[in-house]
Amino acid sequence: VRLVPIQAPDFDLARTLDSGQVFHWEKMGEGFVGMIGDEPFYVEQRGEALYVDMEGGAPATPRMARSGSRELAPPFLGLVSHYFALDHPLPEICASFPNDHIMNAARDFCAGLRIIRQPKWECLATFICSSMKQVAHIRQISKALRQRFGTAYEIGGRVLHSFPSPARLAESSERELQKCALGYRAQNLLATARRIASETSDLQSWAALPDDALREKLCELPGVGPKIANCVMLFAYERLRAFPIDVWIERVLREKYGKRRWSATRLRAFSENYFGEYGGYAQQYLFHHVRTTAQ
DNA sequence: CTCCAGGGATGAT
DNA sequence: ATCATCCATGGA
Repeated sequence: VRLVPIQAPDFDLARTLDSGQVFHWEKMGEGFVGMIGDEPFYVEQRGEALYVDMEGGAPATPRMARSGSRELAPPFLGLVSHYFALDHPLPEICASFPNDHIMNAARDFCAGLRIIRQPKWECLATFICSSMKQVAHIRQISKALRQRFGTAYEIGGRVLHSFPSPARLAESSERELQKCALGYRAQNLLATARRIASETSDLQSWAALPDDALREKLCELPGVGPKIANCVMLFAYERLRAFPIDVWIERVLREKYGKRRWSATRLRAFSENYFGEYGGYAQQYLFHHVRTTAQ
């Protein structure tokens, strides 16, 4: 095993992976193993540095063919720092938050938490499965989908699976998807996978759309409403202003920000303005804070 | 606007 | 072992 270091100031790996934005990373030894797209990685944090193992990974042949040599593989280090968004200006982002005692407490509690850049389809599909589920259960569904339909890779003696492509899920059936404990979400996931696979909808091209148009496009997909659309915008399209409102955040807005009797529409309007250009970060910090301190 | 189905894990009894 | 609780979307 050869660990390669990357500088990672203002970053907390464990906190980031446990903040309810991504669901497939698993603890291993001092670090974590997980897939970044179609590459398996081991990542470990020591102080201000990340140590990355990129030696694993069967099938090894295509990777060796691409990178040519084992000496230095900067594309893979670049992939890791891009995935973990180590280039986001975290001090500037935190300084942009509104200056109230609720936000300040969340900001202090969540030091080093970053919004990472997830692959679009993987993020969309996972959040379709997240509806009406808690984090622990979403992790299980994500793992079941990967194990049943994804491609196996090995790293550090552990077997990981890539997230199945839209085409792979599209050729599956509702009955088969049900085996991953998706319940009524199987229908939605299958229908959406088929739209993406048949290129009726093109996730990549939507990256050029402004926020409102992108949200509309996402909401046309089966199983995607405003909350899930905002999650996908935030976690896969880098729309750092997108502010997903789930039950936890709604409680924060109603109980801590005093918006007790506000309609959902008014809550949305308030949070989009009040939390500013990095509202998505503010939301993630409020969410992680309330979720891990609420008994 | 309100009401409600939906399903499996998780925590309480 | 049972029971209540958690939850986003979409349709009535």
